[in-house]
Amino acid sequence: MTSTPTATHSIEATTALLQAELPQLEEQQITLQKELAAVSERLETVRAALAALSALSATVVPAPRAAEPVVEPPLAEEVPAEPVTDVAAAAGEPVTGSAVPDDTAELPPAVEDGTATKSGRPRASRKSAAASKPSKAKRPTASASRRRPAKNAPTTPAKSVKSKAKTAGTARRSAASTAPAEAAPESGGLTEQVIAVLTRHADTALRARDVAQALGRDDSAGNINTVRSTLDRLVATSRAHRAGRGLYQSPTG
DNA sequence: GAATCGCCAGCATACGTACA
DNA sequence: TGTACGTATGCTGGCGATTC
Repeated sequence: MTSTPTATHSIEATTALLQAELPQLEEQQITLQKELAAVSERLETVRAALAALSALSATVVPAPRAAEPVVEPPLAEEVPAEPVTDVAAAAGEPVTGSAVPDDTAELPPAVEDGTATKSGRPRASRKSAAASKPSKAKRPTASASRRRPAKNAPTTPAKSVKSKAKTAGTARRSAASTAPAEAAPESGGLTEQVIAVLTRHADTALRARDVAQALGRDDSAGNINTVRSTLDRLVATSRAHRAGRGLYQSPTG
């Protein structure tokens, strides 16, 4: 088993190569350790600041609806260990139809603009959004082939549906106002729920999928798209901000 | 190349507002 | 007071771009 000169040379060369690389790796390790330390420090700082802010807001803003029982269904995967009251309040618990939850601490931007309706709902956002779009140029392939088969209502021409929705809408409206608590978590308030999730994870950027899962929705494409649309709207109204591609974060985070 | 994301378009529904 | 209209919201789906 005598090693040939070429083999010896190869070993020596490799050894030299690795030895040359060693200090670089060590230096890189030190650099990364420093980075990690810095990130950890920053993380602690942010967490401390958040804790202080939340404590501050708890003292400044009297706890809303303290007596209101929280019957919000626990979020799948994420049954919060902390008291749910804040989250539930932030989630809007849309409840009593037109009754604006007193979470006026986070009024929609339109309210500040004075464009809100009586109910406090933003008015101009959609109009401005539509105005920002060049035009509703139809996408030839898209709209033609889509035509979803009407979720709840039987397939009806749009016009008749519209007028029908007026009359039926009032009935639904009254029904909703009489029994809003049941329908609220399901049908309404997705936006508020999404905000609540973002707020709860204010220190981390979340993906639409994560938010959907946090809301107890399965991670089907449809659900994720729905959440994403909601997140996009929140970003558009500055109630959330985009932390990166596919990443959303609470503006407070 | 598959998975994921961003953007867009459109429908259904709920609700508020204006008006006859 | 009832209705028409406007708007917000939730949802679905397609397509191109980007990432893994």
